[in-house]
Amino acid sequence: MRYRYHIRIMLYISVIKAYYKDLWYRYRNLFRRGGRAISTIRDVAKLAGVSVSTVSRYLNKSGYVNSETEQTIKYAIDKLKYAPNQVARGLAGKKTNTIALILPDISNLFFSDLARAVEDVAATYGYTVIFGNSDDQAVKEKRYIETLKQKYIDGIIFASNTLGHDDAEMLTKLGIPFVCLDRGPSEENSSIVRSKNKEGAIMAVQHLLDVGCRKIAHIYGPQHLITAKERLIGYEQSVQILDWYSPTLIEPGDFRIAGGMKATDRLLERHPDIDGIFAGNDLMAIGALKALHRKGIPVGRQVAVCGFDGIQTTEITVPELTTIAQPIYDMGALISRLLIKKIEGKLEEDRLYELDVKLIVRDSTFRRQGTNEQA
Amino acid sequence: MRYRYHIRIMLYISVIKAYYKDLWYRYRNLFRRGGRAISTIRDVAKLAGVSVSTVSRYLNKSGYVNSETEQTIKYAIDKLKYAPNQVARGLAGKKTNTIALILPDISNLFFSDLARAVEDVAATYGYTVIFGNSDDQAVKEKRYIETLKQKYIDGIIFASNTLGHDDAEMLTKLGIPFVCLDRGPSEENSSIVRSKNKEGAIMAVQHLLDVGCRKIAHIYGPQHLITAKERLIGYEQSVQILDWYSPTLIEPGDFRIAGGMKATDRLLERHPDIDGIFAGNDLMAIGALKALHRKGIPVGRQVAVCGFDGIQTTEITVPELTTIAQPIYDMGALISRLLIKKIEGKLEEDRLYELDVKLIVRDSTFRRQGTNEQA
DNA sequence: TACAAATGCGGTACCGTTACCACATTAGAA
DNA sequence: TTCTAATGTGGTAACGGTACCGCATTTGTA
Repeated sequence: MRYRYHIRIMLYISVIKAYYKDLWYRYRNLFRRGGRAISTIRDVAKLAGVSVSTVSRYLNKSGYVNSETEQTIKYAIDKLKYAPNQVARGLAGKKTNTIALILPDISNLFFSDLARAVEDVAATYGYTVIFGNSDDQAVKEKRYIETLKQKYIDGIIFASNTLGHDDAEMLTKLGIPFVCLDRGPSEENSSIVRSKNKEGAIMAVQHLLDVGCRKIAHIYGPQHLITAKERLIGYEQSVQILDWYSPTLIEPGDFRIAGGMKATDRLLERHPDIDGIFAGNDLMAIGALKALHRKGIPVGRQVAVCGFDGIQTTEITVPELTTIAQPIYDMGALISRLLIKKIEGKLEEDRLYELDVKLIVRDSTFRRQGTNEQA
Repeated sequence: MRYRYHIRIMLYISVIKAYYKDLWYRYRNLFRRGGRAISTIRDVAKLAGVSVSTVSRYLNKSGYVNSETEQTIKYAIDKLKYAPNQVARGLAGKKTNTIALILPDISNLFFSDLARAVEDVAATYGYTVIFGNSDDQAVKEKRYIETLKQKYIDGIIFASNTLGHDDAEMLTKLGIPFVCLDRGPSEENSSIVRSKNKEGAIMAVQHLLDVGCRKIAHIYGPQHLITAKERLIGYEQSVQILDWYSPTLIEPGDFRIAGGMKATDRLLERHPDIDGIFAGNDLMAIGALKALHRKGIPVGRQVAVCGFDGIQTTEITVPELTTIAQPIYDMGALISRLLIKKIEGKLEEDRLYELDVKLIVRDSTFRRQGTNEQA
């Protein structure tokens, strides 16, 4: 029979293969990266005189490793300056120790503060952070999700408000954990972190009333953002029982400085006698400050202005801006901690976290019988 | 001979293996991710009736593929919604389409603007961006480099100033491309992007002179930052030939608001008659504005203030801040483009890029015979 | 007509890990 | 003493691609 010959060849080949493989592993480092060796788990195993399995078990603390063997391996790792390749780990275990942060725009003060917190926490847990600017466009967000999926990202933080139901469903199906800031596509399968926007708005109005305001206007943000909506609701609830209230005291803005300025101009036209402005966020409040300043209206003295968010910039305006401060850093820290817990399966249940806001009184609301000391 | 039996068994085993392997590939998707299939290149190959090699060649446009086969593959990819796994690609090809951005602090206005530009460009070229905050600490930076190495990052942008010679050398040896903002560890193996700091400083002083200042102080930043150093040099060169010049007009700051305030206080103590302040960056200039404001000194009118950087915040101070604007976005865009070119081997040579700065005149320097129109 | 080059495609080792299984040894319990 | 369980270790398929090599055709050229 012919196959006997064939089979003999097969045997030879396999022997040769094994030999050649060994030889290759022995000398490969000489030919790589310009002679500079990057050691692998095999190198460690070889040096320590054990198998790769044992080294792997040692590295991951999975399974039994004798304490002497452990020492030998430790020595070998030291000697070779070995560090496990994360890409290979990712491929083998579908875990990359990387999380993504999708936000509208990193150059926005609020989100850069947030990003800082997220990265800080992630780094302490051994995760790296990828970020992406969505510009609040669903398409861009989708694109990021697509890319991230292909990269075996461990989880995603959405600080963007465009996450759709379908995307959320897909992520859940794929088993990619995600958490949301402010708003989630559903109360299921995603923890949400936000601050008490309505309560904050009520606090703001109350404060303005306390410092003696008797006609308080509100500039609200884009209503597709839940934060803007809730702040508006808080304002309405607080003022609609008061006798001076009129719906014309409400004016839309775009959450940016320019929008705040324009809105203020329009408000002053309609109601030259307003003595308080509660802006939906700090940037619009800054816009209000600018608009008032241009008109020569003394802020604080004649018209009090209160913002919302507590971004750093509120400290550098003249006068300094009173604001309802969200615990931005804490929110970022909390949300990333939640995500990591979820990734590691330590999160019992997804839920909504509402963080307290804090009134920070500054000069922009120093007025008559103020709660403040002096300018 | 016994081996004949042995060999026969081997053959059986290999046949069984092959069969089982095939079976496994055929039905694996049923058991994965809750029944939801993630398709691989093998699935595509199977559906298209070709080998994985062919699909791979098609995907990477490497090697020959018949146009009919191409259509079949395209159809299969569509049908299966196949997208190549980047992690596997990374492992096989040591290319991950990911770049890292190491900066001192993302919540710093300058760097968040920069990050935005970097991410924009990276995204258009198909790269994702990882970021890390070094807080200007060499240890942290080292830690990031270590992590990134293990993740097969394609290249690194250092906007941090702590990159050491040894790190640079290591990166070069490892073949990891990197580029630097402002300062590189050497003129070799790294392109550097910065703006014309000295020229900008000279422009600032000239402008202050133009608006009638006769005693201009300078608040400089940390001298380990080359930008701060160059601006100081520019200032000194411009003023040392003038009769009113004295070294006591120079005061250190820390590139932050608080430092600018303190420096201004000290300067005014020593020289109550200064009528111009050139701050080493915008944040310190804002500090100066605040300090002057607290003392009741009218900015612009009595003392003109000029900053450096051109961060967005300069538009919201009162008065708005005159500044030497760096093209922050352009710098970020350029540096990431350079890095990507370098990664793709399209960069002919590493060199230093010095970008032009621009004087932006605003109210903080509107003074006597100003070059400006009106307030 | 013959031979080289271009085209098209498949097989499979390899990237650097992990996870599972098999096996050997030792310790503890019945 | 015997059997089970705990401990310790190695072999190797798989993760999902890429790249090299080799083999067949087809095409072009002398």
